[in-house]
Amino acid sequence: MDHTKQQRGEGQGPAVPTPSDLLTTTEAAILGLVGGGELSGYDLSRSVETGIGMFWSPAQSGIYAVLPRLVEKGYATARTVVQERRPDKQVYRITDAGRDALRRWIEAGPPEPDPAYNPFLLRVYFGAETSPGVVAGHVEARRREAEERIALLRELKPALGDVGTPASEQYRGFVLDWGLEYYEAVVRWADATLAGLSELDG
Amino acid sequence: MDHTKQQRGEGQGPAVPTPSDLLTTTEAAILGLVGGGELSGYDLSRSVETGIGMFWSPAQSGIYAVLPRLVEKGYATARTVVQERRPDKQVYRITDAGRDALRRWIEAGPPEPDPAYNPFLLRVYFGAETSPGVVAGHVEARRREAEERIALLRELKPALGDVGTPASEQYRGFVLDWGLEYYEAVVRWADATLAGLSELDG
DNA sequence: TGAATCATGTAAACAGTTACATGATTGG
DNA sequence: CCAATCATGTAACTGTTTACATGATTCA
Repeated sequence: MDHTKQQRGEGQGPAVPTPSDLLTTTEAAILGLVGGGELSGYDLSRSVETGIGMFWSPAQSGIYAVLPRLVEKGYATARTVVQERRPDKQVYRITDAGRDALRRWIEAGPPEPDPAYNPFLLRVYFGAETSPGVVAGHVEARRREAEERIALLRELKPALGDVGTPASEQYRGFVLDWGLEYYEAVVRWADATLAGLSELDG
Repeated sequence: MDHTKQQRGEGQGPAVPTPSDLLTTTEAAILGLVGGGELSGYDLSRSVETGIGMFWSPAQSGIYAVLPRLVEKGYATARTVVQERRPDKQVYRITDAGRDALRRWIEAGPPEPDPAYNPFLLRVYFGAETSPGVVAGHVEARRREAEERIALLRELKPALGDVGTPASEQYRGFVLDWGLEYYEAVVRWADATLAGLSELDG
């Protein structure tokens, strides 16, 4: 198959030869968010949590490392906002060159399939090394998690995708729909797998 | 979700604090494969391609780096096999301590949700920066890929999961079923998204 | 002849992570 | 009083990747 690597919590990430002038995934994510309006590093770490966090969540320190790099490359500009009751902050705005770079990154497309980095599945794959109950525990946890996500996504959905909404909202709707499709698949699979595991157990 | 990295041009992977005595994902993957019988580094890189490659595929150099480390930790033993028509090779066998470490890794479970590292979705999310046609192209590529995977998985399926097969085969069946569920979800989502995109286009 | 397979490894780079540091202000 | 929020950044590390090197043998 193919892949790529990455991970989280477990995973690690691959080192891929970024075509040099192409953005890093983190750079693209941040640039994309900054493209929606002036944001500070702090704002960004919060949007990540509540927005694209589902499929990309750079570390806070990573965000602060990337921002000056974007300025240096001419993809964003920084402006200091003086505050009285809060620490001063830098807010960033995307430039035309930045928008261009972002567009190029989007168009470059995923070279290959799916990263599919998935330590969880690896654990299931080698499940015979432990007891069915242990694997069932993991699967149940996954199922619970999926249900939570589904509930969350259903809450977010009405806010998006209505007719007449801006295109950017439509795209967010597509991603949200993917989340629903994905987590519903998780639930179905978990149920079937739990049934299979209980047979192994008895 | 979560993520991981790779690319090929794109993903990268995270760096997670391995609880020190716990195995790395790559170590676990290799140890698990070696647990199925004596294997050389070369054998491993081939099993990765055809087996667990769907959700974990270490680089060849990574495999050769990990193997001596496993021996050093006492999780595997190495034996030189002298060959006439082929270069001599080292074959590795899992030890009891290795089996133990593998079991602990499996039981430790995924600390957090899903890696969900997914640059592809990030591209869709920021799709408004380019034209609907470009995004549609990416989605179509994803759909095609999913169809190919489904065909492949359906071919592999009959070989596994029959009644009376060893437990390890059952677990492989669970993983295979996940693949089917997942790629079928991709196809459904792609169809819906392509429909949505064509509306944006017109 | 030359490409593919078998077989192993080194070196350098990379994207991203954790842990830590600092400090004012708000709210319970 | 103390925890949480706002706000930014440095340092050290990690797991993994690409690129490269080497060489015999099989197969078209």
